[in-house]
Amino acid sequence: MADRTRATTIADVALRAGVSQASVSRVLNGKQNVDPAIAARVHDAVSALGYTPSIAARSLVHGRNDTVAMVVPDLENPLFQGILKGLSLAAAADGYRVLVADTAEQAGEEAAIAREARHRCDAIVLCAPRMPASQLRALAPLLAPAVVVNRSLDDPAVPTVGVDYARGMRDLVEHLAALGHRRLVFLAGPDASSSQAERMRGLRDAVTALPGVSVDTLPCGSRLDDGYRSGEAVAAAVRAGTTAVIAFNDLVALGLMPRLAELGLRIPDDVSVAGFDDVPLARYATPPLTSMSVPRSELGAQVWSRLRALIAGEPSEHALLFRPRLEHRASTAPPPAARRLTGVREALPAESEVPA
Amino acid sequence: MADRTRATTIADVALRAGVSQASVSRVLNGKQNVDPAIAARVHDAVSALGYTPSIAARSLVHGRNDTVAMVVPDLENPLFQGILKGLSLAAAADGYRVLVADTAEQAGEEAAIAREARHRCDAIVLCAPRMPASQLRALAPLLAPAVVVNRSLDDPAVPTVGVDYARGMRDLVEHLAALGHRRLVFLAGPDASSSQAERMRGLRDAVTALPGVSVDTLPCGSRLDDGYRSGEAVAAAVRAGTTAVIAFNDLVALGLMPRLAELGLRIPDDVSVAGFDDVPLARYATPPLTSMSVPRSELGAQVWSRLRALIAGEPSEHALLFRPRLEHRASTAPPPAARRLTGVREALPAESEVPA
DNA sequence: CTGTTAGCGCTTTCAA
DNA sequence: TTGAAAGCGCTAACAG
Repeated sequence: MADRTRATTIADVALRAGVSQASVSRVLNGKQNVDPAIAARVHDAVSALGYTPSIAARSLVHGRNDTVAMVVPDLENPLFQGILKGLSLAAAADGYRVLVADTAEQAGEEAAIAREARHRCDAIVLCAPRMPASQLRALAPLLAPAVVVNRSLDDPAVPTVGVDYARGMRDLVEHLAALGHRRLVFLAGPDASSSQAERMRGLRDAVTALPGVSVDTLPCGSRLDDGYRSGEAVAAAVRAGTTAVIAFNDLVALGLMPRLAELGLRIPDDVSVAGFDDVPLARYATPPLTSMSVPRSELGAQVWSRLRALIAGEPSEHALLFRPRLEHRASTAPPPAARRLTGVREALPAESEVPA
Repeated sequence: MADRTRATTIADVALRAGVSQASVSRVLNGKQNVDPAIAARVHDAVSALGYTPSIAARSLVHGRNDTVAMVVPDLENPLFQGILKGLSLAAAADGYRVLVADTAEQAGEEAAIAREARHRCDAIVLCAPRMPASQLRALAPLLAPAVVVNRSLDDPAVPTVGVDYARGMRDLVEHLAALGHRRLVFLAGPDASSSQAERMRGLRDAVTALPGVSVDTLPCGSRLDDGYRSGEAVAAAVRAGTTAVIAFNDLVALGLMPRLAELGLRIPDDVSVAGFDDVPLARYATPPLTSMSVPRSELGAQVWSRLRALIAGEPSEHALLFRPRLEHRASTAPPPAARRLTGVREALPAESEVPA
């Protein structure tokens, strides 16, 4: 039975060790020079009483609680999961903990949740891809120290860490164009998402830079079933001459592929499919999915690096943008027409044979 | 520029409103009968100053901070992600936040991390599948209020919420046996994992109850690449007469399937494959993966329900065990021999045609 | 090197 | 109904 009495406090330790509370505090915090004899008695008392300092009291005195919050729109998104993982590991190494706040896609609550979370913690990581830019701009300064993920922001106090979706998209289109594709389809993500806008920008850049290449956009979404449900629309596009499809992200691509198979389309023989994010499962898909790799854990680690600096009072660093890296796998290959001319073999990446 | 001065305190509000701190506190907490006029002035002052109460100070007084911790061995595991999601949403609805502590598989640190996390929070959720039972038994009482996930424990103060892996395994074997399979292979998870032990128990139960059915165990692991790497061993087993393989979990199965395909084995024509957990991707695999469904978010919600009761001082409830539900998809079908006799069609589930 | 003494910001008796 | 005052448990000046 755990007794319901008050937990032991520093006073109990001081009493038992026959010293002042200040000395106990010093010993426990390794401050100044403390007489070894006293230190020993304190340590004895501490272990005898099983004492542990109150985090709350310490927080009150220090004005910080060694905890940072991460606000995400959806914990089920592999990207945020990866960032959370990287962040929590990096932060833990510095003695910090991470509080998660899933806003459950309630865009309206986001700002309030973020402020509340920030208020409980020393700093905050904000992932709010759908928050209107104006609202974000107003909110950001209230959140500092803070790091914003996957969005650009010109607040000098709030650095951003993110993925260069535009560049990644452009690289991806170039990859497909190099394979010989000319008519592409893009399965768009949520309209309000900032990374969706970035992707579109990359798409436009690519089309501009690549005469003869066109990209049609089909509204879709960001999840497995969104991809699955887009199967028919994609099939129709393929019948109309499209030879490759770029999914908003890997989840969409992974949902789409089996549907295309059901509809009798072979990948990549009839149509190439590419994703974005390079989730772990991408290389184990059938066929292995070509994707743009995003360093999820590394993103989290960098977020922590920025955050730690801000907490320490250092000035905000420059925005950090990771350029996605193409992971060419078997789901993208030359289009049917080109294949008849050049043959498949040279276009298939060697590693598509051995995903591990 | 945010000024570096102290944040506004209740004293500032009291001063500005021309009342005592006690009154401000009362108004803000809706205590007792407060003169409407005073309340109004307080509210004015609060909004004028943009005051928000200090969480730390409040925590010190109340002895709680409305936060619970969740300790997990690996945040990348879909099961824990799902539980975290369900927990954080349910807890948030009651005004609680969730702190995550990823022990990064460092079994040695687990207990220390858990105690530290508990110390920062009002309660804790412990996911420690590999912690030795003796250690867990010793640790659990020190963590209360706490809920242990996916492990049995006879501590009357620490309830458990989990999955009946033994039963699920047995149901899965029965499913395969009913399809006509007699020689099965099980790709085992981490030896020290408690759920692995439970699965083995279910396997033994099934074999005992089903004369003529045998299950060979192959060491494997719990992740995608573990499954992938088991491909050759599985192929060898198939050549030796095995007709179905049960993976430790879906990740293993999803890693295994493409490897089997590479090795020239067709699923389910040459060998049936089943997973466990029913991750979202299972139904979008090629072929759709038969799996035992585990209510991940519901688990999280139930964990919160238990935890909330404990925090409120209510006695610990009985252990809660969810029975996994079979999701029969196209990856499992009658074995080659049986198929020749009975034909494929009747054995294929209708829903395998339309995953969504 | 050690003890005394103020607080950190808030809640809560206890009087008035 | 309201205010004064005493802590919650700890740290940090400041003396000694």
